[in-house]
Amino acid sequence: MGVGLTRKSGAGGRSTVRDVAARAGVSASTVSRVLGGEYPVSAATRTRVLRAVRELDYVADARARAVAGAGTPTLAFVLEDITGPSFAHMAYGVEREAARLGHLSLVCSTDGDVRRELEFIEMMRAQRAAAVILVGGAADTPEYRERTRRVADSLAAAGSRLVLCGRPPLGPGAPVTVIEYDNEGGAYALVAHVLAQGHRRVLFLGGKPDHTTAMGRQRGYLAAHRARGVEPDPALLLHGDFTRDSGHRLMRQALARGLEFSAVIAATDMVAAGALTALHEAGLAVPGDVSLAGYDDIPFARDLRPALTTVHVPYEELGRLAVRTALGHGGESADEHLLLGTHVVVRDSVAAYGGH
Amino acid sequence: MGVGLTRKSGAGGRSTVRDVAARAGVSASTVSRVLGGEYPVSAATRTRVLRAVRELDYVADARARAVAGAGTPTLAFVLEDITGPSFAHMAYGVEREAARLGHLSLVCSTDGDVRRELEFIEMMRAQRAAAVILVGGAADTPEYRERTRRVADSLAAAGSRLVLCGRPPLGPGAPVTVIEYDNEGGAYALVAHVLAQGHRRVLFLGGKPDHTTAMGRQRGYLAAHRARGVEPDPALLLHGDFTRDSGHRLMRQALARGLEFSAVIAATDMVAAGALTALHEAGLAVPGDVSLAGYDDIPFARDLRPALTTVHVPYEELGRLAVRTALGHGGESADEHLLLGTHVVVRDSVAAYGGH
DNA sequence: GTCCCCGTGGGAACCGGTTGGTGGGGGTGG
DNA sequence: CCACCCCCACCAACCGGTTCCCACGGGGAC
Repeated sequence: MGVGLTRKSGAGGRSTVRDVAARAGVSASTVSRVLGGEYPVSAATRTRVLRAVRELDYVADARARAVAGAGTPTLAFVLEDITGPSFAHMAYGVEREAARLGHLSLVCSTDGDVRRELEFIEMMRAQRAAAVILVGGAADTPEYRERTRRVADSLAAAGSRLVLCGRPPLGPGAPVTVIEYDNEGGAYALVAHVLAQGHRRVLFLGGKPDHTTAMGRQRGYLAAHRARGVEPDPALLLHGDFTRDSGHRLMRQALARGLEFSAVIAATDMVAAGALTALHEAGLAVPGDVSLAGYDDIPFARDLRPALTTVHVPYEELGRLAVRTALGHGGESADEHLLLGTHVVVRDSVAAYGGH
Repeated sequence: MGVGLTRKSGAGGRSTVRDVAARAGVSASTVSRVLGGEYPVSAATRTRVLRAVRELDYVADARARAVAGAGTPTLAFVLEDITGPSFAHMAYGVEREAARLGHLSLVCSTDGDVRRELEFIEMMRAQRAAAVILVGGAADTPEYRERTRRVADSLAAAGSRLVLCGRPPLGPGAPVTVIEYDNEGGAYALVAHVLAQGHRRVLFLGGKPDHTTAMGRQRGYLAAHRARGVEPDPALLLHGDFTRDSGHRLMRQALARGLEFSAVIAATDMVAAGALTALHEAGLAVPGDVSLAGYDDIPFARDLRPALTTVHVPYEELGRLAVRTALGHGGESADEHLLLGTHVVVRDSVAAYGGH
C-alpha cells in the first residue's frame, strides 16, 4: 500500500518546516527563507511565518541544516585530562574562541588512552569537524608518527585540519598545524635560575619517560646543567605522571631512598604541590632546607606556601591561537609551526644554596 | 602512483556512499547495510565493499546518519567556568559516562552569562540533544524560574530532557531532573565543627548575593550558628565570586577594615586559597591566629599549608549521575530530585579558639 | 493601454544516508 | 528435470532542510 502519510501535527512533538509552512499557509521554502537567508519576503508573510514558528516553538534541525550545506561548523578539542588546570585553561581558550568565530566545540578527555583518542578523531571526521585540535604530549615513536600522519592526511582530504598543540611534530610535508610552547626553553631558564643560586644537585620529578612534554622539560634541565658545566646525576631523574599524587609519591620515595639534593624541579605545578606536601611531611622546610620549582604557573601556585617559583605558559592564549590558526586558513595554507615563548616567574620557593 | 579518480571522490574530497558503491560495484543500500545493520550480506560482497571503503578512506557523514534516524546521540553540558577545579571534575564525570553510554558530549562555558546560556541551550535543542545538563548556581529570581521553566518545556516537548545540577529547582510539575549536592548541610556541619572549637566570630567569604550555591552555604552557616545559640554578626558576611582572586581581595579588605574574627569560612577552596595568601601577607598564622576552612575538597586542598579543612563533594560522581539519570529514562518518568550527601574533611587549618 | 520588470512565492531537485518492499537467481528437494 | 524457497542486492521513498529555477501578478513607464 501507500507509504504512511501520517505526520505528526505540531502539538507537543518536534515540528518540521512543513508543519510551520502549513500553519502559516505558505510553502516550506518560504519558511526556510524567512528563517535563514537574505531572500526578500514580504512583511506580511514574514509575520505570519514567525508567528507560526513561535506558536509551534520550532527550531530547525541543526543536523539537517548541516547536511543541506548550511549549519554551524564544528571543532573538536582532544586532551588527556580536563581535570588538569593547565588543560582546563586551554579548553577555556578554545571554547571561547570557537564560539567567537561561530563554531561549536566538542571536548574529549582521553585519559591518555591512544585508542580512545583515535576513536574520537574518527568520530570528528564523521562529524565533518572543521578542525581537530590535539593537545598534550605523547610518546614520540615511529608508530606514533605514522599513525598521526595517517590521521592528518585523512582529515586534510576531508577538508578538515589537524592541529597539534604541544605535541611532537610529524616531520615535513604533513598537513598539520603545530603549535608548541617552549618546554625546553622554559625549563632551561628555570633550572639556570636554580643553578645560579648555587644548587648543584637538583632533583627532577618528571613525567612518563616517553612523553614529549616531560622530555622537553627534561632536556631543558640537562642543557642548563651542561651550560653551567655541572654534570647532572642520572639518579636524580625520576619519572611519574603529571598528577599531584605522583609528585607526592615520587618525593616520598626520593626521601626514603636517601637521595641527596638541595633543590627540586617538578615537571608540573601539580607535581610540585604534591612534592611540597611530601617535603613538609618529612619535616623539611622549603626553601630553607630544599628549594622547589614547578612549571605551568597555574593560579594556585601563588597560594602554596612558600609561593611557587615556576614557568608561566599562556595556556588560554594558546587555546585561542590554536583555534584561530586552525580556522584562519581552513584550506591549504602553508603548514605553520609556531613556538610560544614562556618565562620564569620568580616567587619564594627557591633560595640560595646554604650548603647544609 | 596516481590514483585515477573523478573529482567527486578520492584524495581531496569527502567521498559518499555512492562513490563507495560505484567502486565496489554494488548499490548504495548494500554499502550502508554492510557498514551499519545486521542485514545479511554475502561474504564476497562484504569484502568488496570493505575494500572500497578502505581505499577511499570513507566515513559516513554523522549528520546525515542522524537525520536518517541512525547516528550517535548527543548530550550537552553547560557550566559557568570550566576552569574551576570542581566543575572540571564534574565535566570529566559527564564526559566519561556519556562516552560509556555511547553518547557524544558538548561542553559550553558560559562565564555566568545568561544570554550565552540560553543561546547554547537553543543550539542544543536544534542539535536534538538527548539531554542538557545545567550545572552551577544561579540567581533564583521569579524571572529565572519562568525562563528556565520555558526551556524545560521546550526540551521536553522535543523529547529531550533538562537536568539541573546544583541549581534551584523550578517548583512542582516542571519536566526536569534535579540533582543537588547538599550545600546547606555541608556548610552546617563545617561551621558546627568550627564553632565547636570555641570560635564565636566567624567570617564568611561568600559568593554573589543571589547565587544559590553561595546562598545555600550561607544558610548552613547561619543555621549552625543558631543551633549553637550564637547570634551571627551580619557584618561578617562578605560577598564576592568564587575565584581565588576574590578570596584574596575580600580577605584583604576585611583585614583593612579591622573586622574582628577568629575563623574564616570560605565558600570555595579556591576562595580559601586566596584568603590564605592574604592572611599570610598580613602576617597572620593559620590556624594559630586565625582558623580557615573551605568547601569542595579539590585535590589541592591537601597541599595548602596548613592543609585545608573543607567539605568533600563527590563531583565526578555527580557528573556521572547526572548523565545516568538524564539518559536512564529518556522519556517521561517521574521527575526526580536527588540530593547528594557531603561530608567534612578535617585537616589542619582549623584549631581551637585561643581567645587572642 | 500595453509592455516590461521586479518583487514574491511555489515546485522540485538535492544533501548524504537509511530502510521497506521487491524481484531475480541459484541451490535443493521432490 | 522442474518447482519451490530463500538469500541477497537493488530501487525508491524518506529524514528535514536548503536553494535553484520558474511562474505569476501588479505597478510604473512610455
